[in-house]
Amino acid sequence: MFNKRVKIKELLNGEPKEQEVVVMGWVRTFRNNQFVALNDGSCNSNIQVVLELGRFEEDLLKRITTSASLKVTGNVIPSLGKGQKLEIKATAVEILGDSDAEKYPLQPKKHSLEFLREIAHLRFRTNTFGSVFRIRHSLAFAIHKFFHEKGFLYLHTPIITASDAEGAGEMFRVTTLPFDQTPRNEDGTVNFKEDFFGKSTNLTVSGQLEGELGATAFGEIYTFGPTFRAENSNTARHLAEFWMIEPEMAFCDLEDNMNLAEEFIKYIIRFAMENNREDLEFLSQRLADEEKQLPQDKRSEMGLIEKLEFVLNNNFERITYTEAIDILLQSPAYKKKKFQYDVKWGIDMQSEHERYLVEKHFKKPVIVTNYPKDIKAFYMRLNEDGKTVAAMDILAPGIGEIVGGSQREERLDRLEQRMAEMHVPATEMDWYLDTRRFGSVPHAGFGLGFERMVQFVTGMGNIRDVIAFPRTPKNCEF
RNA sequence: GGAUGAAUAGCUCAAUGGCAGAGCAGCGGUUUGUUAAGCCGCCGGUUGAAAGUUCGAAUCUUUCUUCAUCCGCCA
Repeated sequence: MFNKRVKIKELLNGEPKEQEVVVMGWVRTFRNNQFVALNDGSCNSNIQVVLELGRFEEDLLKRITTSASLKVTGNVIPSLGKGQKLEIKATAVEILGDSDAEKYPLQPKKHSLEFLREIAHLRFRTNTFGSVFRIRHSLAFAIHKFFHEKGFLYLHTPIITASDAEGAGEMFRVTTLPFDQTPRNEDGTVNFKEDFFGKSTNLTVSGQLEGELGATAFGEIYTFGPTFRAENSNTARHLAEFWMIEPEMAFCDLEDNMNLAEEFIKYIIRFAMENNREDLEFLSQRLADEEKQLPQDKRSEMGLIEKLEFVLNNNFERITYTEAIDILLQSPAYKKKKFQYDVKWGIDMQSEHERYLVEKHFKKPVIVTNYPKDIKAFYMRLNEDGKTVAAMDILAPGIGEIVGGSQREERLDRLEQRMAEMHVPATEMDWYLDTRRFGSVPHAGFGLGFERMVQFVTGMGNIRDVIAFPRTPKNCEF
């Protein structure tokens, strides 16, 4: 059997036993022709492999270069040097794969995140990205664990859809029609009857509508899958391809929805805190070092771990949209005309307004509810006042909107009226309306942008650094 | 889509109209219980692309490309 190796994480968490082990990994650094810092991706730390002078061939030592892969056999002993608890005294070293030092782009020093983005296929081998992606994995696992423990059914909603009614954003077209000599109707429009699906199709922008179909049968479902938006968004928090979690619950109102969202976010953060301590500590230190370069007033008040603990130990602030507008109108920032955009009831709050509420006023996550109906989607439940809908957005410090959700309009007549007002084609949405025709129930749900959550937990400033291969306008490498 | 800024060696940066340079990496040597090892030496450039101004352009002008930050759209 080839793989009898011990993972480095396991070794480092144990005690030196003076017994022979096999480890495999990639060379991070090779010092003094004696000390290999070996990493196998199981944790942020490297294990020190000691090669006794004179014991190994010169030719072999020359091949131990940065990122060469090694199979090392040796004894785990208490480290003779400072800086690590234990080390492996090698008895045999095999080069599994050479790494040409002249061509290998990563050096044992700090690289810019922009440079690493250009070599995204190799950036996993850095400490920072190692930590980010181990945490990303933990969060994904915790999401499934949370919902499974609560009895939610994981529903796989389609990636390719034919509905263009949801209006969550611009869509990527899916087609097999040729670009030249496209089949046309008599009026000159494209004849989609000739297309693969016999109709116009797109990549999904949300699994919510299909999710509602599941919730009105299984009670509680969630989706967790890729989502696509063809928006020309050039920011540090938008991707053209991102992962979204969308729970949908029957027999739930807006308050239940908020409670679930808050419990959910705290649960997955706690899971990462308990299972990725070393990675979080590394990222926390990284962030602190970064911030040392910033002027005093631009630095965060809390360190990364401190921030996460604060979120875990405090309730999210819950305010209505109307209260939020009042706070903004009363704010020193408004009175001193610091806002670029005007504030009045009915506006769609700008980033500067949300940031003020979250980062200056409350200094913690804020749930804003009951938005004016005109700035929200057709499926949100109309409140008794006739002006607002049962929507809720969760705003997180440094990230902005991390969750968008609502209680859904379960009353068929109201829903049809809203669809008509907002020019949503009811004929194409018949399947959706069936949930309201046959045993309609109060229900609610939300969407959480997974990458934004990973950003929040890892403290990474750019969303392109928390997804393996980011897709953004004019960028689709790897 | 809009605004602003940037692009110089593999990486991080310097050179403000007058001979393109440093640190790191790499390579060769040396040292050997190191922690992003030390010491000596060597290698390294179509200054993002194209055009223009000028005796002379990395530097000034124009266009383009890419990247970053902020805004808009949103998760």
